[in-house]
Amino acid sequence: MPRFDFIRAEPRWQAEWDARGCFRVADVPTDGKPKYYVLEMFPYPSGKIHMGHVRNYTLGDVVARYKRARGFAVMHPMGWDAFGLPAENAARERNIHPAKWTWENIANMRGELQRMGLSLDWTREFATCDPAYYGHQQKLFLDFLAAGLVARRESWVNWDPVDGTVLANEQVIDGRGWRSGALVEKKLLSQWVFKITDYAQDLLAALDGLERWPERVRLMQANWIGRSEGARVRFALETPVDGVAEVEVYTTRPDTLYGMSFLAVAPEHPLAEAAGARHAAAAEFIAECRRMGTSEAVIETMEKRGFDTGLRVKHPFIEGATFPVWIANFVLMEYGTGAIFGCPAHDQRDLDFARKYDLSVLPVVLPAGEDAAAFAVDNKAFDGTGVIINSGFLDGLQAPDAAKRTVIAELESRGIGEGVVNWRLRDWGVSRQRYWGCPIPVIHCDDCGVVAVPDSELPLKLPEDVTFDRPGNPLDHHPTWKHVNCPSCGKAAQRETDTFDTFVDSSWYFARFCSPGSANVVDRAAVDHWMPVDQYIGGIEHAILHLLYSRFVSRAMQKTGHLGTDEPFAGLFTQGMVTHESYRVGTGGNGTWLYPEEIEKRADGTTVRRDTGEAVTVGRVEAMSKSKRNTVDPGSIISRFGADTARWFILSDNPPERDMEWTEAGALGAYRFTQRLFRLAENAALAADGALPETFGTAARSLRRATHRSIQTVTEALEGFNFNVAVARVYELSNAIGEAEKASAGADAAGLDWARREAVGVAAQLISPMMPHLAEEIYSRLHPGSSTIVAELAWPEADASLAAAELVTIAVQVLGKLRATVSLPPGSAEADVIAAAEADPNVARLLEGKRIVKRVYVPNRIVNFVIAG
RNA sequence: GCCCGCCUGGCGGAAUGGUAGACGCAGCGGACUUAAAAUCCGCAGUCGCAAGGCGUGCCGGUUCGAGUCCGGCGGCGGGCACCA
Repeated sequence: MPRFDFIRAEPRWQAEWDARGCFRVADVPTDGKPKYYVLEMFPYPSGKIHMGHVRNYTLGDVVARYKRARGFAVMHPMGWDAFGLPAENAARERNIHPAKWTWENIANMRGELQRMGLSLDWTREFATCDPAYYGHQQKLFLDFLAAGLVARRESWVNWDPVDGTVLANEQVIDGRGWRSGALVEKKLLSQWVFKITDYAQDLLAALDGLERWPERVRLMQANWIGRSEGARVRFALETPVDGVAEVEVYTTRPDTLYGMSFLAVAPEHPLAEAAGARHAAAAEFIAECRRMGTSEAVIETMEKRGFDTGLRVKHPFIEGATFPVWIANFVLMEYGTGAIFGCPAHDQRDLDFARKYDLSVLPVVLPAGEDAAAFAVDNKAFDGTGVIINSGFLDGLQAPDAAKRTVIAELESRGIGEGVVNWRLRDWGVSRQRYWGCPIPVIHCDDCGVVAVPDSELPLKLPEDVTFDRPGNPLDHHPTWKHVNCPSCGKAAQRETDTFDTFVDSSWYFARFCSPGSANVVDRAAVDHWMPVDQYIGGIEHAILHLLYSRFVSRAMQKTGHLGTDEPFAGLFTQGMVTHESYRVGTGGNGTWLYPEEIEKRADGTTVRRDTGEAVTVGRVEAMSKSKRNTVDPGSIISRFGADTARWFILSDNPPERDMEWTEAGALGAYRFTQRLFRLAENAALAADGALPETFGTAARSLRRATHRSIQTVTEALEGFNFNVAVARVYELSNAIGEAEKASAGADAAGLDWARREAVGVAAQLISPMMPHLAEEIYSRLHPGSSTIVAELAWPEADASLAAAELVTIAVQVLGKLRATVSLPPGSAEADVIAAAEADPNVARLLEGKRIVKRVYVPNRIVNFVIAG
């Protein structure tokens, strides 16, 4: 029996596509075709591709191949997000240079990706660690600097004094550095920031226009940007301290000012520091707060605590009333002004705080239906709408809106506050104290300050001769690299030794892909042609930072003349994770995780360790991870089953936006289908290749209907990103081909043969975005000697008249319950359908002696008799 | 704590407000085979001999008709920088 020999066929077709240049496009095409830019998030070259990559790049490849068949000039590039910490970790742990480690990984992963048969334009490939890329990034930064989009600012960071490095929140575990175990201290560092907050309003407003983005991603970004309307209010200190006479707070609820019971400042607030300087106890409390991690988990469980400074502030409206000033661990220095006023009755956190420290609680918003005299707040703050009470000139106003407007007007007229719009978004700090990143191209001169590295010296390359044998940044330790003369005055000066956050690298790579060989940052004609990306595909984990930074950088590039568009990604699709069962032997501390290939599933339903026969506990399905060893290596799957099988299974299992579970059985099932379809095609190819018959018999007509319907349904499914449904429709077509194979043709042999060849040819085209090698293999056998390949064919068109059903089944309901079905030609007259429905014995029985109140009729769908009596 | 998403057979899932469970996986029965694999045929939500009930997390509503729309509740998952 002939088999689909993927081992030979897949490389052969890959070579054929490559030889024909099927997937290459020009930087500035002149073919007049509409453009379509498909991009998947480029990979970090960790060493091997994983199933998440296979899923990501398969999804993108389906889109790219489908759009190409629909007549678009498709740009589908690939590159490497090649700077980052793992390379430095490898250098420290295994004494291998980050560049060598990275380039070797790239070579390996490129080979693995190429085995997948992706329709990529490899001539556009680049790696961000290549000076040919990052030199342009340096130029971009200098342009941003000149355009006022960059600032130098002090900000608090987690500092590991042993590793001499800044730590992310997730690298701080119980207040200690993850690697060194040293107690982390908060440190104020001077850093470069991109002024993303200048674009906060625009980044928020433009979300509405991103119609082909998932709603939840837009929502997450909107929440992240966090626009709020409130007021700044200045409270006079009863007694000025260190010359400071007032404290400014930001609040979204100025309408509840009369419900104030305290004022609280962040531990980093100047007033807190002043208190710390005065009282040892305050200093101790502040120090304690600084040791507190800022990660979510810590904050979740953190007790709300405070320290009473003994200072008091005057209420802005109530003559003679004063309130205590506390330092509180839940007030953030980065948000608003770093100080709040507490209104316990209408804010849960403030209420918890007030109850803990026995502070006053006065309700000032009365919920509808409550009595003002009796209303009290117990342990549940009321944050809904209502009417203002206990509030002087605000009494009787609707809260929050009307009261907010009135109180802001009053604050402004008294000159002690004003209405403001506040943002949650903070500027983007881009400085990193690392070696393996893009050097920030500035020089610090004692006389001239910050001086840009001259364009003529770009790219400013990383020195190669670095050592990782001591803590800190190797760039900083390098004996000569940082010592230069100031380009402006010529005196001895020092290079910046910080490198860029790798998010900078990935915030403009999509633009560079349009003209990867350009001597400029980008070729303006190329980006004008190709940008924006029409379909971007990647993981939901990048929903906020990467996508928001890219949106900002696109705007910055627009401002500096590099781009004509502000939004980089017109369409976004976020895929789910790839998961797998986990396997474990032993329990507790003695337990060991096993790789899937180390276990065996027995027919009796038990799972055992392959080599020892030990019982294995099958764990819950979770994201593939090295620590759980529940990983499946794409390379070995492709070797065993072929790329098409891997692609097909990953598409068939479930909707692409959901998490999918990789199972051996599923992969096997997909493999069997490749063989079944190949066999059906081979049999059809052997049938007589005659002229189009004049007439077709029943079986042939039925197959042609399935063929043309499947063109409609697969196309629809692909357009809607419902790839699992597209797969199901192909299964239906293959089942119909199987039926036709078994049908006794008799006099209709010629028609049936013709219909089978047609069906198989269509099937090859319909699977081609998903299983491109098998598609070519089938097509070439159907058309021996032809030089046409599927990758160059136009997408098939359905003949609607052939696709139409000869009979439709119409449901007959009585009082909304299904009681029968009737089959009639589509488009039958209402009277005929109702007559047929009433003639059904079961329906007739139910209608007998009853009065028909109403007949609901939906053409080709349903009849519903509503009866009474 | 806040925000978001999801919940349909043994499993993954399908279903413009119109026959719930397409298609696949796993399963069961059969054919072929010395045997196995592969392949092919058939069965299959659930209760019931059947007629007929009951079924899309739970409760209620709108509708001739609800998996789908609305209100409430529950569970699971994800995000987060306590956002005042």
